[in-house]
Amino acid sequence: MTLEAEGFEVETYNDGQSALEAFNRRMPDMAVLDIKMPRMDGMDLLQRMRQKTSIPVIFLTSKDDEIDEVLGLRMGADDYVKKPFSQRLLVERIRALLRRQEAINTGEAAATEETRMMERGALRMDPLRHSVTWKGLEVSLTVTEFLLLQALAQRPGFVKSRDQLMDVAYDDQVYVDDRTIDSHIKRLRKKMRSVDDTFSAIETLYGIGYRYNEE
Amino acid sequence: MTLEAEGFEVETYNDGQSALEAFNRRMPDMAVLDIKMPRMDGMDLLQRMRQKTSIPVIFLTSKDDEIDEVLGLRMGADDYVKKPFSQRLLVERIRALLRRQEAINTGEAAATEETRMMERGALRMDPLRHSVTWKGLEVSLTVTEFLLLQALAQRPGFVKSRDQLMDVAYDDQVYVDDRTIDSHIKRLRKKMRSVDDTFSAIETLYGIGYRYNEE
DNA sequence: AATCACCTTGGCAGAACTGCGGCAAAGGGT
DNA sequence: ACCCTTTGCCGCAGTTCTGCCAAGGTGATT
Repeated sequence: MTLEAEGFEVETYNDGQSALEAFNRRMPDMAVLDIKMPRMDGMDLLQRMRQKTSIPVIFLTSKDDEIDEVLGLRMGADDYVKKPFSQRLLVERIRALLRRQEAINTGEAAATEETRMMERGALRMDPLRHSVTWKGLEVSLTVTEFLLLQALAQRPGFVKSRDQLMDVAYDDQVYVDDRTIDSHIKRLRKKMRSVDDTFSAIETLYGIGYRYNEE
Repeated sequence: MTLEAEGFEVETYNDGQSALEAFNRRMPDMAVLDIKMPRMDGMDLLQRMRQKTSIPVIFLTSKDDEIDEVLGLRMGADDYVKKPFSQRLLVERIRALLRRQEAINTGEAAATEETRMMERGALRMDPLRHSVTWKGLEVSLTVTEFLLLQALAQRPGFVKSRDQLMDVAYDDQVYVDDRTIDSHIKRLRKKMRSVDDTFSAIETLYGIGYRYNEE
């Protein structure tokens, strides 16, 4: 299959049953289903899969089951491709869906209000993974650094005073010197510069506090 | 028996004959059979039971009758547990089987292997068989280790705090020091290293918890 | 330009955290 | 009663993180 030549990792199954097993086992990033399959057709399979995740699904339909297209989409398929189809077409549609999914994942989706993923310009923060990337490069932060950056990036362009930042990083009973925030900002900037020596997104407001600037 | 403490309703019989009678009378949700029993051994009993229903059956085997394991599975047993076994292991296997049965019942069609294998990179876990392999090599884990690894591997790349891991491995009432998790992770890593001394899939995040990384 | 206020940065000691060996106590099978 | 496995925890040593200091810079103000 040329899908592999395109850099995708692919697994193929000839019936719905084994496809479902494989799905549960591997949790793929997306699925391409034929409507007609032995041992469980595409519709049933889609329904089962939707109970677990919401990955992108493309249906393959032949002329005979055109009627099913609407039904399929309504059931949660993301796209369908009519047989016969060209390799290129399928690859394109797959790419498009994965791009869209990526956008959703990085943008809003994920968990709750506070723990969700954040994207601000070249910065990405994912609390659930405790991972931070700047221009695509992983930066390894400590808990305190992570919290401070999160607080700042939360509202790009808005100043946060040291007191406000302390509230984010410490429990109420804990008190530390103002200048300690400066220390953390220092280390934060240093780590960011270690992956991008032009980093300047954290600005100092003389006498006020710090500010994260997007762009 | 502590199975009752786990919320199961249990009846015990010391020979195959009375077990069969009880079986016909009560129609249980599942059965745990010893291979060796007076008045009718596990094999015969299984055969009789299978004529009526297809409830999950677990065999208990001792070293002497290892040969029977294959035979037993072929005859329709769903799982077997080697003696000596720990209370917790048995409970875990029973739960897994009941879960699967439940899935089959509600998901109507034969969703047989639904809750079966989990593959994450070089790791494979089979909750039903309580078996784990790393790069194809069998690793023998205790119940606690198994649960922790399962929880971590469930979502590769996501951090799990010690608290979250404790939730997975312990009942709500049980409380243990969170450094105990460290001990289990230690043993887990050690066992994994014993089959692959480069093992490093379980990462520590300072001040946060642990994370399973694929590849 | 002089002065004062406020920041940045390197350095450092103590605090916090983790890995590991080891041990004693359950827990439960025989 | 005896034994083996599993488990929770302790303590030490090594590592990482953090709060603060002090020296030197930068910005504001007069």
